[in-house]
Parts: sequence; C-alpha cells; structure tokens
Amino acid sequence: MGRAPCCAKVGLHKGPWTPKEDALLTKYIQAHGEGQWKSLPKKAGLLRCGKSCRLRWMNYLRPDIKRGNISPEEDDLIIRMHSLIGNRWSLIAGRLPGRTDNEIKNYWNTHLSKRVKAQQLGPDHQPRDNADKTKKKKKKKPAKNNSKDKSNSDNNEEEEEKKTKIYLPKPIRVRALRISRNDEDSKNGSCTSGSGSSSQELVQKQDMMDVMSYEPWGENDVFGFFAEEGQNIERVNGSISEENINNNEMECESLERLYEEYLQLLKDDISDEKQGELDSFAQSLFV
DNA sequence: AACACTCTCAACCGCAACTGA
DNA sequence: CTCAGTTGCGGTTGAGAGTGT
Repeated sequence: MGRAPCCAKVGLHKGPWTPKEDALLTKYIQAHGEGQWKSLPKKAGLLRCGKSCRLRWMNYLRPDIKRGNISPEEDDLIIRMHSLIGNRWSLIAGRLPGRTDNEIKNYWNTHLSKRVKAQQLGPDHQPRDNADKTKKKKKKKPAKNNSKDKSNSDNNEEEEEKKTKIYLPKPIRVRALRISRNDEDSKNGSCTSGSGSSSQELVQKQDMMDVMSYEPWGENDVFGFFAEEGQNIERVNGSISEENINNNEMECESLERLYEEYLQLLKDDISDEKQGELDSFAQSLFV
C-alpha cells in the first residue's frame, strides 16, 4: 500500500497481515516482550521489516487495545486536546487508554476535523459525515485518484485556507528534560526498550512531561498553536508580522485559559492517588 | 445485479529523535 | 563530539467496504 518503498526490501512481505503472521508476532512478543524491532522479524520467523512488526503490534495486536466506537467523552477529549496541542496524536492517544495514535488520527481526519470545521463555519455548514451518508448527494468525479479527488472536493476549503494565509508549523517533539529510556524501563521493571507504552503510569508521566514542556508561552509553540486554531496570525518562514504582536498578547491570555482548562482536564481524568503521584513527579521536574 | 462513487482505516513512507559506541 | 543504528511519530496512500442510482 501507499507510495513506493523507500528502500528495496527484497523478499519481505508487505501489505495486509495474515492471521498466521499475526499469530507469529503475538506469540513471539508474549514470550520475549516488545522491543528489538529490527531483529524481531527474523527471530519470530516473519518476513516483515521491524517497522511493520512494531506498527502491527502497536496498532492492532496489543491486548490492551480498545476497538470500536469512540464514546462522546473520548470524542470531546480528542477535540479539546487537539485544539490545545494540535496533531500530536501519540500524546492525545496517551490520554485515551486503549486507543492508538493511528486510530485517533484516522478518526480525526474522517470525522472530527469536518465536524470542527463545520462548527467554526456555523450552523449553515453541516459536516459531511457518516451520519448524513444516506442523504449524501453524489458528485461527478472524473477519474479515480483518491488524493486528487479529496483535494477537488475540498477546493472551497482550500481556497478559504489560502485566503487566511496560515502557515501550519510542522509538529515538533518537545521535551523539558531528557529521561533515559533505560531509567524509565528500570523504574517500571519493564524488560522492553523503546517507549514502554504498555504502562499506563508511564504514559501519564510522559504525558505530564510533554504537557509541561509544551510551554504555551514559548514563541514557537504559541504561534503554532494559534495558527492551528485558525486565527489570524501570519507566520512566514518563522517571522511574525508586527501588526500581530498586539493580538498575540490577547491570544496569550486565551491560550493560558485553554492551558488551565487542559490541566483541569488532566486532573478530572485521574484519581486522587494518581494525582498526588503526578504532582510530586511534576515538582521534581521543576528543580 | 451492475456500476459509480465515497469513505474508512490498515499500512506505508520519510524524517526526527534517541541511544550507545 | 560524531556517527551509525534503532525507534517513534505524523502525513499519506489506496484496497476494500459501503452506499446510492
């Protein structure tokens, strides 16, 4: 699937996984744990690249994965978090136990982005979603090319975006501190290298770290954030036009409000016991 | 039933970040 | 400090399922 391979992995399987491959991968990971993705396929007897194995495990085979309908609460959380931190799917997924970044990303792209867009445009612009699939009018389409078709169907939206001239920043990974993976692993008693994402506690700590290191008051992220919010900040090649600076002060205030709201969200979402744990963890990072 | 078209989501890719020598 | 190998992330793609005519 997708575009042409970046490197010729001759002899390696691609495309959809077979039940047999799934079984091999699951069996191997249950016996040896996650990690060592590069060498895993060979050891597990799979003709796949390590990357593919990791993806399959993380997005589909992991036992703690929750599949199926996304609840309205999850829905709401995704929207709110996206408004705060943008397309940082793994971070958002960290707040939704059992959900994967890929699933959330897909869900956003197919459902929520349209809904949010429609809400921003007002009640006259209803989203074209599954809900109204049955009422949907068909459009004439010249040829089958998904990506092009999508851009055709979104022509108006694209033009709208051009008018506002918003330059979306590329999502960046930010970190206040570096905590070695090994340290984290040893804390968790995990035998895996890598993210150790199976531990909810670790996810929350990492999440907390990312939130704190997000620094909404920081130059880079604050403008990136508001650009994503669709507000009138013009940013070209990292420079900010002078006329926007006054606006920014106001926007910083609303950003702070949103940031507080997000922190509140975090608090609501976890138990008191966990909260205490996180508080002390947070304190330790502010040294 | 057959066709045309749209939508979903699993899987791919490139690249950035991380790690250890 | 540098560099090579590995891992993780976000963007993109297209096969297949779903729906309307």
